[in-house]
Formats: sequence, structure tokens, C-alpha cells
Amino acid sequence: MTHISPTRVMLIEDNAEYREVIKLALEDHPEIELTQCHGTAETALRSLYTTSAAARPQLILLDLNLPGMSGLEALPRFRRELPATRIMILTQSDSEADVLRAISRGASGYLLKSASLQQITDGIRDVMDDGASLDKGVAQFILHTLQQKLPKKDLKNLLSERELEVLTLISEGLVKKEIADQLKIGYTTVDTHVGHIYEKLGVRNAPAAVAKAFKLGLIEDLDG
Amino acid sequence: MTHISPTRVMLIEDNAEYREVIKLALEDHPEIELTQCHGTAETALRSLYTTSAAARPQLILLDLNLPGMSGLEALPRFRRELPATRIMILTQSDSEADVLRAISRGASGYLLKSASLQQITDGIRDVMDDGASLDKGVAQFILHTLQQKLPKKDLKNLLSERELEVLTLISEGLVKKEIADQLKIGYTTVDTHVGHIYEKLGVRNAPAAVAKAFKLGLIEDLDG
DNA sequence: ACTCCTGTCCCGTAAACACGGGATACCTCA
DNA sequence: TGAGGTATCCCGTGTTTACGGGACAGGAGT
Repeated sequence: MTHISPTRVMLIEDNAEYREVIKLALEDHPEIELTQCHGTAETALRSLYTTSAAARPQLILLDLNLPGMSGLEALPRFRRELPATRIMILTQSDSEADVLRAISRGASGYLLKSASLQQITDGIRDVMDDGASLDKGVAQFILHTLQQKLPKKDLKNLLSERELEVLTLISEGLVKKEIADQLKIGYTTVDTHVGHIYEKLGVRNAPAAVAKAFKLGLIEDLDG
Repeated sequence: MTHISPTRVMLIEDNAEYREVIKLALEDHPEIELTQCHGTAETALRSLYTTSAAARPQLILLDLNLPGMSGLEALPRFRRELPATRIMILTQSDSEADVLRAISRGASGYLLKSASLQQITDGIRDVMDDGASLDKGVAQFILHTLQQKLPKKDLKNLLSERELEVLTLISEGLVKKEIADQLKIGYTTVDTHVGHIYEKLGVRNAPAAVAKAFKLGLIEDLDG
């Protein structure tokens, strides 16, 4: 919540007018220090080589729509050059593709330019306080996206425990005989389980069963 | 942003003290009208039957840790009874499992009780304004979760276009001969593609290839 | 008591798969 | 020019699947 020294912020924004607005707004906040402003990602990246480690930004406010290298392209580069630096997207685009790409590239926040200055400074504080900050519309879209990718609990009892075990082993590449050995049951038993799995999932072969299981969230796509 | 008539809010919270705090805080806001308070999900659900449609809440503030039926259990019931009503979780638990379960059951927001009253009223406004509201820590966790489930773009060129096409058809349950017919190529060509797919993914059969493709995000788990 | 579901086991056959080999053609990039 | 990747095609052989049938024991629920 409170920081001993102010948070060093770098702003990357091509519109000079909006850049000034932000600059003025952040000047009022003692816990935020806007150390650098750039109009393009290229100059921002170059500046890192002539900036001492102690002066490098702890947070970057990044516009997506930049001349030359886009913010989306620049994002992973900053992440590589400054692994400890948080990146907050501050853009006009609420395009779902942009949002998802920014997240998959490691952004810690996503605010729209329609946000109030208060929301922006709050967002900076939230992000530096080990959190993330999302515009309300973006948050809703993210919730919906995640919802679709989450396991449907009503289907948890569709397959029996044993069947799920067998299906998981199948998805790992084991053939039925190997599964039989590993589970210490007969080959034909595995065969029966598999038959039941197909029936319940409404598919006719193993690859389709695995795909369906992933789509339904029966198998977690975490691990290795 | 502005509503003609105030938003009708129902609060479900077992702690009488905190219930009063919220009640008092919301009284100051003309655009929010706290119409009902309940200490358990059961009484809240029962109250719906004696409430005219016009008086039903537009937003529910729901605690997770309730005596009797938990908030997590109650959530889908409210969603079924009141499909148009948004539900915002307001709880102490920032357990990742609780967060994910609440989202998968259709919550529109997730705030912690450590939130300021200002954040809560802002959150209510955000949610009613067709958005979602997330605590900063919850938002970060959600971003990380989603990040893992998103396609890894660096692997997009791992499989050729044709190979991905073949793999997708395999995941849909087609056997190789059918794939050959559909793509109007020879059976042996499909066979070769499949062999290359296994090689590139480091697997030895079709089910494992499909699983790997899902884990890498090469195949989208959207559609049907 | 009876049915339903689960998990275990068995047989046989036809279809599909995995994998080894090899071939031609195109395009790109070094 | 030559190497590498992609896409197309072919053969053969042994392995694995898919699916039809049937059987039996234990537990849960009606």
C-alpha cells in the first residue's frame, strides 16, 4: 500500500496530448514518479541501455496502438529486458483479441483511456501492491472467457473414477495393454472401460474422447 | 453510469455486524437501494417466492461462508431463479479454489471484505454498468490462470497448416481414411502427416497427440 | 427384492493404426 | 546450388483398436 520510495513509472504513448494529461496527473502523486515518457516502443526499448539499473521503471504504462512496433509486440520484449517490471496496458482498444493477447504476454493490468485519472492512479497502486487492475468491461470479458475454460462441475460424475483414470492414461499415450499392467487389471477390463467412456461421451474413438474430455474440463491441461 | 431508478440490492451475509456496516454505507448512495438483508442463503431463496417480480433484486451481494447452504452452493440457484440478476461475491476468502468456483458458477464480481466501502459501492456500479468488478489480488490470480490456458503463440508454427488441419479432424473423431476423403488427398498422405505430427509433438499415438495439442493451446476448446 | 451402475473378466473378427522403407515436387533460404 | 521444410503419393507388416457378444460380484437406491 505504502512505498518507501516512489514507484518509477515509464509512459509509452504516441499521442502527445494524452501523454501530457497523464504526466500532469501523475505529478500530483508523491508515491508515483514518472521518470520517462516515450512516443514509440523503439525509443523506450533503446533507452533501457542507457539507463542505470537503479533508475529503470518498476511499472510501464503501455499504449497498444503505437507507430512502428505495436504495444503488443513490445510487451514481451519489455518482459524479457525487465522481468521485474509490471506492465499495465492503457489503450483505446477494448478488442477482445487485444485483451487476450496482452494477458497471454504477461500484462498486469488493462485500462481503457476512457478511465478517469483516479482510476489510473488507483490501478498503478493496485498493480504495485502485488495485484492486477482491470477495466470493468475487460474484467467482464475475462470472466466470461475463463468461465468457458473452466471445468463444468455437473459433468464431474459423468465418468466413473476408474473410467477417468483410464482416459487420463490414454491421453498420456499409453496403449491399453500398458494401462492394464499399470492398473493391475486385465486387458479386457480396460477395453470395457474404454467402451463405456466412448458411450458416455458420445464419441467413437480415443482421440475424440480425449478432445471431448478437454473441452468438458474433465482432464486438466496443467501438469506436463 | 446513471440509473433512472436506484439499483435494488440484496445482501446475504451471516455476520450481523458487517451486515450493518454495509447497510449504513449503502444508505448514503441514492443510486443504490438495499431492499433485503438475509443471514442465510435459505431465507434469501425463500424470500423470492413472496417478492413481486418488480421488487426482486438486480444485484446480490453474496458472502461465501454462510451457515447451512454455502454461498457457492447458493450461487447457481440464484442464477436459475433470477437469470437477470448479477451476483457479486463479497467474502473473506481469497482461496483460489473459491474464486474459480464462483466464476465458473457465473459471479459478476469478487471483492474481499478488506475492501473499502468506496470500492464496494464502485464495484456495484461497475457491475450494474454491464461490467465486472474484481479485487486486485483476485484479478491477478485470474490473469495468471487465464494466461496458462491461453495459446502459446511461439508454438503456433510448430505444426504446419496441413498438419494442424489433420490433427483437428483427428480430434473430432474422424479416422484417417475419412480425413483423406474430406481433404481429398490419399490415405497414405494422411498417414505421413500424422507421423510428422507425432514426431513434432514427441508422442507416439493419436490420443496423446490430441492431449498435447490441447495443453499447448494448438486446438481451441471452444466450439462444440 | 430388484434394478442400476460400477468394476472386473473373457472371446473373436474386422478395421484402423504405427512405423519402417522410399518417391516426387515445390518453395525458401542460405 | 544445395539443404530443409512442406505436401503429395505408395507398399507392407505387425500391433492395436473398436465392437459385438456374454459373465459375475458388490454397492446404491427404489
